[in-house]
Amino acid sequence: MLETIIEDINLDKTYDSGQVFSWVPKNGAYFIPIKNRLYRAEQIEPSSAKCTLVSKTFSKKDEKEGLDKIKSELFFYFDVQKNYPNLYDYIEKKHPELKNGVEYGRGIRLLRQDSLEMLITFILSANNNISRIRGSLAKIRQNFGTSIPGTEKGSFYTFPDLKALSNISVEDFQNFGAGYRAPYLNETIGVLMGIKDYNVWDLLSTDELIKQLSNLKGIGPKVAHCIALFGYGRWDVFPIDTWIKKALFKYYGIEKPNKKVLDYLINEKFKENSALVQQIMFYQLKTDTKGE
DNA sequence: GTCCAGGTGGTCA
DNA sequence: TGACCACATGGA
Repeated sequence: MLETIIEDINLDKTYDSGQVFSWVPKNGAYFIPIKNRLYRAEQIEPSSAKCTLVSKTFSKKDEKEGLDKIKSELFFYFDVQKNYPNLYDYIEKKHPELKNGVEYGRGIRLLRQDSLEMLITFILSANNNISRIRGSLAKIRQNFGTSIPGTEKGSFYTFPDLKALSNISVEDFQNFGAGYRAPYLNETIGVLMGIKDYNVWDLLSTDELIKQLSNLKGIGPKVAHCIALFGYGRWDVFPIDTWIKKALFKYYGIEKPNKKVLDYLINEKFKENSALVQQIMFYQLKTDTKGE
């Protein structure tokens, strides 16, 4: 039995922040599948949450060591090593034009999720809506993942590994509601199967990683940056979507955020906090244009 | 019925 | 490069 506290987090805001589609809200808490384990997270204070392991643990013998390992996996997922309050403070001070965005954003952590799951997730996300993305991903788990040990049968599944994903046909993906992205997913998975060093992409520089990701079908610049961020923990990225495009114009007078501008934003303006600033900028525009 | 969804691929200049 | 348009679907 593992129970631990995650500080500086607002679960509702994190759930709604467009980075995670696997959490299942139930009875005022969230059920969170991470690899082959299931956790239950509940907000117990305005900025802290209690996380409990609900799936099967280990044999008693190595339970002590096992629990430490599980705990570190959980901390990794929630990115607890970073001091988010300090980061939000710093960004607010450095970029006062984003004050409202920072205010809203406090409590959101940028999760470190499985890279392959993020790759599939963000291909699906293009020009799509959240509820359908969630539905498609849930069906992928149910049909091609494995039941998480120690949970009620048929309730929670792992995200399939690459080999399992390679068994999903274009037609399957269509049945899961992937729409016109179905062939992209199928083709990309096939290509990944043939890339020998795919499992060490986390050793690549961010530029090189994004280049590799961009070669895959269904992955353009925005999606590549999202995968690099949420799947590989890179913060020297800046996903530019329709909202961020509007925000860049509104707050910085940038009309056409081409590659050159993107490099400037990451390397000179927002630097190592680019990813978090992007998230904040999204909320800045949302709160700013509310009711327009 | 119409419009939109935190874009991308294909085509053409 | 950059500008266009088509693209499956579920939900509002």
